[in-house]
Amino acid sequence: MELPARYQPSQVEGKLYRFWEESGCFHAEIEPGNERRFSMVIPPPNVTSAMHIGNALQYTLHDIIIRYKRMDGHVACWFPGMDHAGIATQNVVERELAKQGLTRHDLGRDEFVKRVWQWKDQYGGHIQKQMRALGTSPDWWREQFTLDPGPSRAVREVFVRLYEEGKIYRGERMVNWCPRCETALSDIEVEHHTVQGNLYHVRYEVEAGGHVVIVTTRPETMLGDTGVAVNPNDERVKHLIGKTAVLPILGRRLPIVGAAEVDPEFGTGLLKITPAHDPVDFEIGKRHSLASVNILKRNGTINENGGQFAGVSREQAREAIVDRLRTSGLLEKIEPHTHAVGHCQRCDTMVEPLISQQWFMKMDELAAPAIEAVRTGRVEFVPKRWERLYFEWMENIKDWCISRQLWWGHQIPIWYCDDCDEMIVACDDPTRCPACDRSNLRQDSDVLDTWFSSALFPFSVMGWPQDTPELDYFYPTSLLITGFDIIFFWVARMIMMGLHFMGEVPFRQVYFTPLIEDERGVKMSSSRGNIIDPLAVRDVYGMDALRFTLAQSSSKGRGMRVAMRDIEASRNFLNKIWNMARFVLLNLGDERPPLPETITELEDRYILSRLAETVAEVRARLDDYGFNLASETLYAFIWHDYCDWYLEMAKVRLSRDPDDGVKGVLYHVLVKVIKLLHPFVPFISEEIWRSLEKGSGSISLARFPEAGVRDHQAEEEMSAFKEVVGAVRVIRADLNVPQKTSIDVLVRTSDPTLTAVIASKERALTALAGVKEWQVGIDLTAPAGSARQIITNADLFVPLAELIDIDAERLRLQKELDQVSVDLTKADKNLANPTFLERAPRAVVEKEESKKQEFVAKKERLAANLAALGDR
RNA sequence: GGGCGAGUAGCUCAGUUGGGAGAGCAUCCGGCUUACAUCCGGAAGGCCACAGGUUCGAGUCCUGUCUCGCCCA
Repeated sequence: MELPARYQPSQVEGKLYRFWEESGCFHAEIEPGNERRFSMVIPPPNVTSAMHIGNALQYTLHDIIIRYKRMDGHVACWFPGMDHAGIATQNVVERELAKQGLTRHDLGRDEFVKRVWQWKDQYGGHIQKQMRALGTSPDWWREQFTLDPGPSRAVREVFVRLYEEGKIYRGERMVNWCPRCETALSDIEVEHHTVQGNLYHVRYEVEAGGHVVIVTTRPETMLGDTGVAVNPNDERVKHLIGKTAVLPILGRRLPIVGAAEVDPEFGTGLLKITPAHDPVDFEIGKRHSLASVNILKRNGTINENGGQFAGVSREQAREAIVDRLRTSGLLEKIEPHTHAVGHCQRCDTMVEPLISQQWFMKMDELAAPAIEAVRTGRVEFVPKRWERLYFEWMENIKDWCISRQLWWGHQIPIWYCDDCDEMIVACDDPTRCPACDRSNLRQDSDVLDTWFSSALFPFSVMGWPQDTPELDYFYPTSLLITGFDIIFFWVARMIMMGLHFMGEVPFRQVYFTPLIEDERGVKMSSSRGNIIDPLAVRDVYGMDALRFTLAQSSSKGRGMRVAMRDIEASRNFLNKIWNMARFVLLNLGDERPPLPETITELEDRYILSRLAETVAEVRARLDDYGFNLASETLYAFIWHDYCDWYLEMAKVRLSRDPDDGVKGVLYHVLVKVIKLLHPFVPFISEEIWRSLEKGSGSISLARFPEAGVRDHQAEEEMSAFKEVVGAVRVIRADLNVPQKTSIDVLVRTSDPTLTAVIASKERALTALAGVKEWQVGIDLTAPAGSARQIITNADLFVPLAELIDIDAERLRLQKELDQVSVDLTKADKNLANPTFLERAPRAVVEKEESKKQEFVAKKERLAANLAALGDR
């Protein structure tokens, strides 16, 4: 077997994924009676979406967890799926049609929906290919699309039941209207951006004589004005109440009423009332029986109520009206004004408040048990602080506008009889009217909000409303992973629906990932042009590099920054892993030696102890979703323990024949490490596994390592060893002694442990530090012209008279002396403090005392060596 | 205006019940020591935002201030 010197992800990723899928290792077979089960449902991505780095993060974290659980012996199932994205998908297909000069109305509903399905089959679900590219391991066999028959059935069932319970109703309300998508939106589908606008000061005549000035940001809504309001406590204007103003241009008579909502501080203290186009005005209008005049068509153009302005867009209407006011001398002034304006989440068009007939879901009764579930910990949020946001929203929840004026989606299961006006709600399409027995039935033309079906996904994906083994075994799921920005869309609604229909929460835990920002801390978005495209990254660095970077950068804060150079660093790490495996494989050949029964060599004991700690740490960090800490633990162990020290020390022994057991340890540790790595970097670990464990199947089904026992003594001895090597290296670097030039080293120490370590590891020391000869003893004196290093419990001398820069040496020692003096002073101060001795725990006092001993000794030795230099 | 989060090395961030300031990247010096130059060895770099307080002891807890980011109105 020949492994290339560099890891080449493009050569292995596709091949390995096919192998995984064909061997079915992501499929979770239900094992009745096996209680070790772990399940997750993907927050279904949008059928139109392409993977951006935020998805990549979430799916990477999903995959790390599911692979870990799978390897750890759970029946682990990750349910994948997609939602049909009503607005987004319809938009895409409408844009396609527009290129041919067609609208959906030209095709008619049935034909249009057929076209959308065609689009979906051909281009939709791109993200699933990308999930495969990312190496994720959902149980594809259980995949569901929200418009598939199963989930669609669930939608109808839920609608009908909620309707029958009186929780779904139809009503004429003020809703958010997107004039571009021509549909209603729920409150949370509206995003508020700060916009630079104007305050228009407009003069309205008063019938009784004189005039008032009214300030507005939306002059075009004048066309729908039916009143004027003032705050009844506003001394300046309250006398106007009961009078009548005259609407400029249209001449409509506007009663002036009192309303507490009016902010006397804003503008002139007068508010024009447009009940059909503002939620506050709507309330005031209702209270004072003002007329409601709708001036907008569904596409945002002015309707016939706008008189001469009918037919123009709302933007044009604003301009034209402002012009007219100006020429009539009714426009007093225009001043710049910034304010927050609602925009459609999907298309970024400014939304209009509009009165229309819509379907709503009554939320408060559904919310109450969902609040309780989180409060009592039946659903646990990680990090916990997100509970606050959840409670805040849930406790002030408003009814949910669930109808959309779209054609793509779950059409509302309501039918109207054209003969007798009967309204029928049913799970199955009715053919006859139950009231008049005729068959002139017309289904409600609206569809349901896509999030309606997403909310059911945790159980609809498992076959609900049928009673399935999946529901029985995997519900409630163990964990949901998602972004906190989606807490209302998914998390809250899933909990409400799960509790209501399943009688049980949909997941035990929710882990909220951070949001990804670029290196400057700005949220990544395609409109800002600061995105990192996961697939472009793959081509350059490989998907494992991206995955590792994402895991490593994922803090428990709300944002995480990702830059290309981080991914490059991960790529380098993967190459390091590749080469460490290559090194071991090269030395093992065809041997796969067992771990020796007795481990005696220091580095063997050390690396096994560090491995034990690493396994324990990685497990603990995966268990509490500390992905960054888990990654860093692996990074440090692999690079700095295994490669930097263990492999280097092993080299000395590998040439020995017969093998003294080092190969067994090398192999043992490598296998464990590769397994630990697998959830994070599945491709490279599988590829190495194939060379390491030929014919043993996928690593994804291998057992995750169990923590072993630590050997603290080995770790201490090893740290002494490292100190000695480090000290020699410092001298070497300071004096510019080339690697090839061997040097002699004298170690003056009375520490028996250190003496023993040096004696037993002399060959390794020699190799790592480039030493010719060691002298170790209590009574050694530094030869004239020695470089000196003071380490814990020892002085090192390297006789290199001709190379020594005495002044530099003195400076270095002096600096160390200064540092240790500071440390000593601190320790002394503590120990001289009676309250410290009295109140600090015993262990801390003892530690302080031993620190003091150490500092005193070190200080003495530094001073002595400094003096020795001065003698010369 | 309300809420949340963050301010630690040039940059990105760790720092787990308060007890000797850490890592990666970048920088500088020296090395192609055959697993890896996507590498190896070494070095330098910090009033832990600021001001108070609690404590024997504060990067860590409390209060206030400032700056930045996000969400809601």
